[in-house]
Amino acid sequence: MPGSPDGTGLESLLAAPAPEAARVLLGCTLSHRTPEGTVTVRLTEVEAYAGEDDPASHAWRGPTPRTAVMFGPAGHLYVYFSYGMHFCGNVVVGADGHASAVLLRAGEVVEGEDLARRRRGTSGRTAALGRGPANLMLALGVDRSHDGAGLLHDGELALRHDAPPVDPARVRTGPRVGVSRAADVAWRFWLDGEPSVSAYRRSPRAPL
DNA sequence: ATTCTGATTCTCT
DNA sequence: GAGAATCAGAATT
Repeated sequence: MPGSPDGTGLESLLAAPAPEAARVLLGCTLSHRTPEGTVTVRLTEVEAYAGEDDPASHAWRGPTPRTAVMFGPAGHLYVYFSYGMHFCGNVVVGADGHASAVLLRAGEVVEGEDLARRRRGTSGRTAALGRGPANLMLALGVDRSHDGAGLLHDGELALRHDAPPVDPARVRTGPRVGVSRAADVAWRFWLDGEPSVSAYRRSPRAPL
């Protein structure tokens, strides 16, 4: 079935190294179905983290209870709790055992705007509903309980590769936001001109 | 417009 | 105990 979660097309694309998988994810949609309704976002901004080889990755020092799902197979969600109050979500990518992941930094809400707006508690611009990793997960209704959830088999959460194809010429790259180590590795990817893309902020702790 | 700060708690050293 | 893949609102760098 074209366009539905499957175990062949998207799964094999996500098994690539993190920077390649990140490009695959741009333009994909992520849906969260709940009794309250369904919110779907089209991903417009992501960041690659390359596990044990990447000083900026949570998995850099090896596996811990928090990062366990990153060491598993691609296509699952890694959720972490940030700054004492936010949840951020990553798609686990790469080979099983290699702890790579792609942080979902921003997306355009394409379904369930009313529900997303209620969760965010804002009457601001639609484009801002999914701007920033914590805002994006809040709009989707994703939290700690979704850590490890599968994304490829049409469950409560479903990642799809069926949006209109992304023109590779629209993809921009730059340093990752807010990281203090490997601050100049250009593994943030976004779609040029998308109003939902977040503003770049260098970590105040990053070396000059 | 840009820069800084407070909120809040989990994780690992 | 320190630091953290953030965000909104306040201060003015």
